[in-house]
Amino acid sequence: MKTLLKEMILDAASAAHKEGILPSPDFSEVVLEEPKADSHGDLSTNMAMQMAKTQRMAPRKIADALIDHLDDKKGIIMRTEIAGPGFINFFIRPAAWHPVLAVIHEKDHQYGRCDLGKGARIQIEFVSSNPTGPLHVGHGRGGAVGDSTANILSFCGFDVQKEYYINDSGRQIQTLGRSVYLRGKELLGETVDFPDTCYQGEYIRDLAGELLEKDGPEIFSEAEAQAIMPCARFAADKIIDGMRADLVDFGVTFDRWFSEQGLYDSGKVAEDIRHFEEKGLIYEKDGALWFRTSDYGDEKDRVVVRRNGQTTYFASDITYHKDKFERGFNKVIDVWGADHHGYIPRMKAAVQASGYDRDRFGVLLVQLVNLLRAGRPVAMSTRAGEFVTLADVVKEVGRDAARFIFLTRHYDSALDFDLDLAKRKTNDNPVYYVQYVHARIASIHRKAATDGLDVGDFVQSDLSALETPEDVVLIKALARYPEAVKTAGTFMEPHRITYYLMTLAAAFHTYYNRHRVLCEDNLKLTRARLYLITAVQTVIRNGLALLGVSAPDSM
RNA sequence: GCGCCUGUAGCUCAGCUGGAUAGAGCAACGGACUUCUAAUCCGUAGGUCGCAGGUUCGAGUCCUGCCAGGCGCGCCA
Repeated sequence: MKTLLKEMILDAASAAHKEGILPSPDFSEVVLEEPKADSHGDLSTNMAMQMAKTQRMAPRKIADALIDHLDDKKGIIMRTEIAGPGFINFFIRPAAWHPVLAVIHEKDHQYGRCDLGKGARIQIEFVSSNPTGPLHVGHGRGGAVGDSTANILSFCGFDVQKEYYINDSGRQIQTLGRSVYLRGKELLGETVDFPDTCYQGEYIRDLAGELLEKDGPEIFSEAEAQAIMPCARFAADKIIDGMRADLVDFGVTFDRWFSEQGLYDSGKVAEDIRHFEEKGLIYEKDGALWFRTSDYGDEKDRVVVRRNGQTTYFASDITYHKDKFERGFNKVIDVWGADHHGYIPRMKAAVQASGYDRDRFGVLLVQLVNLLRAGRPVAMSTRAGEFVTLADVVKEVGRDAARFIFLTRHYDSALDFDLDLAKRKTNDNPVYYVQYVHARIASIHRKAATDGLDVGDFVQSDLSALETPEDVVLIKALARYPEAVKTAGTFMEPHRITYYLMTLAAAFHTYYNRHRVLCEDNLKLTRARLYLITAVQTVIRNGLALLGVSAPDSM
C-alpha cells in the first residue's frame, strides 16, 4: 500500500513538473507514515513541506498541485485533505487493504521477508562465555538477542553465520584447572587452602568428582604445575558441553564454535604479532609489546604481550577478528555485555589496523539483567559462585517466556526479569498474550471443522464483508509487518518485532471480542473472516519464529 | 577527572532516525463470560518527555551546558 501510494505521489510530482506547476524536478524522497490520530487519515506525507525550499513555493500550494495530479488508477483513495502546515492526508477505501491478505496467504512463511542484505555475508558472534562456569541470566539475554538478530538478518536477505568464541586459553582457564585440582585433593581427604581467587562454585567440586571417577586419583597427587592443564581441559570440555546443552534447551544453536586456543596452536597469534611488528604497529616499551591503537582513535596504546612474555586477551582478539574478515564476511557483529564497552575503541582500531574498514565491525552492547522474584532482587554473587543459571531460569519459566522477556526491551537498556511474573499466566505476561492469539485462531479452525462449516477455498472468498473499522485496523496491522522486520534488521533491534507482535495481538483480541468469526447463517462472512484471521495467525507465527518462540495451537 | 549508556504517566517501558493533540502494559477505579479459550475485551483517570539554552515552519527525537543513575577507564577477561 505504501509503495503503491509513494509511486502515485512521485508520478503526480513529475506530472505537475511537466506542466510547469512545480519548477524543480528535484523531488525529496516521499515519506509516508501512519498518523497517530485517525482523523488524519490512514496515511500521510509531509512531502509538500519538505519540498517547500527546493520548489520555493508555499507547502500548501505544492500539496494542491500534487493532489490535482494524482492518478488513482486502482481507486484506492477515498479522499484526500491538506492539513496543518502542509500535510497531505490520504483516506484509503477499506476494500483497498484487502489485497494484503492475499499476499500473506500466498507468501505464507515467507511473508515479511526482504532483500535488505542482498546476500551479504554477515557473522554474528554472541554469548562467548568463558568456559569456567555455567551460563547465567546475562548470557541468556545475549543469547536471545544474538540468535533473534541472526534470524531477523537472515530473513532480511543476509547470509548469516552464528559463532561462539571459546576463551579456552589464558589465565582464567588455568585458574579453572587449579580450582578443580584443589577440590580433587579435598575429595581425597587432603586439607587444602582454597584461595579466594579460585572459583568457589559447587560445580567445581562436581567436576573434580567426575574427573576422579573417570581417571582415578593419580592426577590429584601429581605436582600442581603438572596437573593443572589436564584438569583444566577436562573441566572446560565438560563445561562447554553443559553450555551447549543449556543453549539447545534455550533454543540457541551455533554454526561454529571457535577455539581461542586454536589460534595459538596454529601459530596465528604469533604470526600476526610478527606481522604487525614489521609494519611498525607493534613496538616494545617497558619490556612489553604495545599495539598502536591510539593511531586509530583509541585513547592510548594497548599491551599485547606482557613483560612476563604472556600474551593478553587483546592479542588473540586481534587475530580472531582479522581471521573473521579473512573468512570473507562483509560484516562482523559481536554481542557483548555492556561492561565491555570500553573495549570497543581498541577493537575497532585493531580491525582498521588490520586493513579493514572499521565500520564493517559492529558491537551490540547488551545491558545487564536484574533478576527479580516477586519484585525483589535475587541475590547473586559470581565470586561466591552463587547465582541463578540460565538453565535454572529456562527450567523454571520455560523457554518461550524466557526468550520473549529478554526481547521485550531494547538491548541497550537494563532489563528487569521477574521470575514470578514470567511464570504468571495472566495479562501482565506478554508472552502468553501473543501466543494466545495463535492458539485462539487454531481453536476457531478446530471449531469450524467440528461444526462442518465449509470453509471452502480461501482465495476465492469474497472479502467485501471485511469493512468494519476493526477489520481495517487488523489488516493495516498485518500490512505493517514487512516494515517492522526491515526496521528490526536495519538497526539490529529484535525488540521491534516483540512490540509489533504485541500490537498485532491487541488488535486481534479486540477483533475477537467484537466480531464472531463463525457465523452459521452467513457463510460468506465466515469465509472472509476465516481468511482474515488465518493471515493473522501466519504473521504471529512468523514473528514469533524470528524471536525463537513457539506458536502453540492450544494453551 | 575522562569516556559510553540511560533519564518519557505512580511502576516497567515504546516512540517508526525531525512531524500534527506524546503512546502501551502493570497498578487504581467501573463494566463485559448460556458464545469460536475471560491467559481476553470495553471504559475512566493519570504528563513541565531530568533542567536550561540553541538549531527551524516544527524538537521526546538534533547541538551545547548542567543535574541524577548505571557501567567502564589493568601488562584481567
